[in-house]
Amino acid sequence: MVTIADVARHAGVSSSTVSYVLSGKRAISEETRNRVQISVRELGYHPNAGARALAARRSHIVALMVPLRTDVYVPVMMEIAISVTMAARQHGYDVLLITNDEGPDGVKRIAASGLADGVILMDVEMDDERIPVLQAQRTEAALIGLPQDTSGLSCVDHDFAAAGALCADHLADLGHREIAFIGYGSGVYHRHAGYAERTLTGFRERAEQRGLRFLHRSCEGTYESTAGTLARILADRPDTTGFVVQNEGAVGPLLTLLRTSGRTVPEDVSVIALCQDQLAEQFAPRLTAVTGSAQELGRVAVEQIMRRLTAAAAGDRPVDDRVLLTPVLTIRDSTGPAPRQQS
Amino acid sequence: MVTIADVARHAGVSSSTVSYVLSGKRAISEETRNRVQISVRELGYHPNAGARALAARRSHIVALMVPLRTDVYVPVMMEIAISVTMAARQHGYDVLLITNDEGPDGVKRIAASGLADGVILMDVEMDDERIPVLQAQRTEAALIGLPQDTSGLSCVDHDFAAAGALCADHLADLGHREIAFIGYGSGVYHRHAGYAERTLTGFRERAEQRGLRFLHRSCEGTYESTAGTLARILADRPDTTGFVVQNEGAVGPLLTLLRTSGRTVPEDVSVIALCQDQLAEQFAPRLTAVTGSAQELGRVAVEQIMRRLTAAAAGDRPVDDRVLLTPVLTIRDSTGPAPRQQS
DNA sequence: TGTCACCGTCGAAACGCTTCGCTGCTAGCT
DNA sequence: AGCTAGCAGCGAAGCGTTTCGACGGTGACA
Repeated sequence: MVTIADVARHAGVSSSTVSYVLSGKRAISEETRNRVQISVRELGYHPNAGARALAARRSHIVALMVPLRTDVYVPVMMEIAISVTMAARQHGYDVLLITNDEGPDGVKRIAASGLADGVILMDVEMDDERIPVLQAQRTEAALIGLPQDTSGLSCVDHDFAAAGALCADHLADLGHREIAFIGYGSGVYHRHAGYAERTLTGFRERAEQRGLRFLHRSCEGTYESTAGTLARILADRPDTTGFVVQNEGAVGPLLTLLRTSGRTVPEDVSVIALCQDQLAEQFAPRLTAVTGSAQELGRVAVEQIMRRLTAAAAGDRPVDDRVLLTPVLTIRDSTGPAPRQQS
Repeated sequence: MVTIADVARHAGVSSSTVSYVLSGKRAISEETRNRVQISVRELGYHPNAGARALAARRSHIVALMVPLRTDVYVPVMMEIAISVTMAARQHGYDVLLITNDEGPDGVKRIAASGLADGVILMDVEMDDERIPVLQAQRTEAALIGLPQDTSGLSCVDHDFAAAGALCADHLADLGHREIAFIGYGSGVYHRHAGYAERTLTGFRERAEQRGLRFLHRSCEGTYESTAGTLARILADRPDTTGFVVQNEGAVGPLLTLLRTSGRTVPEDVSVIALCQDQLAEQFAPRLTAVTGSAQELGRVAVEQIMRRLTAAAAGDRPVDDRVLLTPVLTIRDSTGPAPRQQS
């Protein structure tokens, strides 16, 4: 193993000088700096992470706590995890993966042991029990998702309300008047998952403004469940011509079922999805969809936590920071003008 | 911050005693041990990770290198990442997430800095350039996937050849004679991804033994691509009655296309998928599928690396270890007896 | 020409933990 | 009785960094 002392000897300087070259925290002459950098490269020196963390009281690690629940579309989680990792690397940080089943104790463990300098929490609930622990430990954190009370916290999320509104607007613009909103399984609403509620609220408010009649139905995302949901919708509101779908699993079945029931998309009914573009592209017809970038979510969370970390180092009080990412509507082949009224 | 010295003072012992209580590496009297444990709990002591790593030359971290490529079904990657994390925790280890874009240098960095005690590599290629780096750094590793040369390495993977064979057997048992194998996009075969080739080989050999005629076609997994692939298959071999699908994205489109073309599953044609059970359950009809447990993959990889770590600590030479997980066939509603010959 | 400030470098003191070797004990043998 | 062995606990020496204070040297300024 090659240590800083080896580099120092090789370059003919003291080890503190090597350290200063590497950190840039003191002025070092051009010449010395070059000599040191060459030695570093030649010896293949990488500072020992443990020693560094101990001396600097900084581990250069952020923890990312991922949910085990799978009602959130899994590829999105992965995309966030990866974008967090890559963004963190850009700041010289690594990412520690921890699972939600460790709960608040996990946060405590990581923070108290100094394993990570900060924590990014995914799938934050309205009243998340990990937040008080975080604050008690004086650990920097960034939340992906919005809790009830965001004071003193950094949060980032999609603007689900805007996404819901966008759906309502698009369908209203096309002349649809009778809309069905196919949402997540009822469990998601029962635990008051913020994203589900905010989407629905955003949709509802805009729908009312635009004079749409609408129906919200939860759906587990399996074929059978979708079939049942669709049947009920068509029984209650046979004139429905627009569908908004927020459950990734229900999209495929819905399209199949509509076709089987003799309805053509988009001539007879329009379907707009709240899902990733990649998924929307996979169906036939390609789906009009409202999306937000999962990558961006991860990147912003990392920026937030880095800002808090540097603020904390400077002794500043970090300000609240609440970012909502604007969703984008991409019009594809699954939405079209409402058919002429026949009833 | 509470240190080991605080605990020692609180319990009225020396800090080395506290350390021995915690590590169990020396005998400590029942009474002292209790006193120390109580102090630990009361003070909420968590050993400082950096100091521990420095002194013990063990970080208690394993790195997990995930691929950025998304031609592998993403939820499976996530499932592996999570099972690795949970299994590692059971051994007192945490997991550091690193992305494949760091490449061999990333492995070098992690190993040389002592950030992680071992590395788990996902999506290992036949001739992976990270492997020599690993060996040069004398870092313990476990591979998920099989490289060309496995000597001196620990690897685990699904037995894709057996999975392919299982598909051939099942269809042969049902009396099908003309089979089409719909695989991954051509890029996957061009880079000689082990899993794709092994599945195909396993399928081919068994198919030949059982006297099946078959066709292999690659497919990108989009709707259009699947449509094109299916059209070509039916043009070349109109009597095809069995489909094996290894591309998650192609499953939905295939079912839709078969229906549109007037073929009923499973009366007219049988479809067997190589995909997760969860996915297989989502379609109508529910798919007969051959699966391996992604969770198990992660768990085994962690066991392997832990074994290597303890062996290395004891100064033993770790033996090669090559585990192939047996796939399971679950018969559902998409396969049935071959229709009577009509031609 | 003396004083001051700054620059570039060095030495040494932490940082919090593990672990080796030592010291009194008590107990079990010869 | 004398010796060894093992138990329980302590003290101190690292582990490899970072960072603070100090120290010559140099140039600017009075």
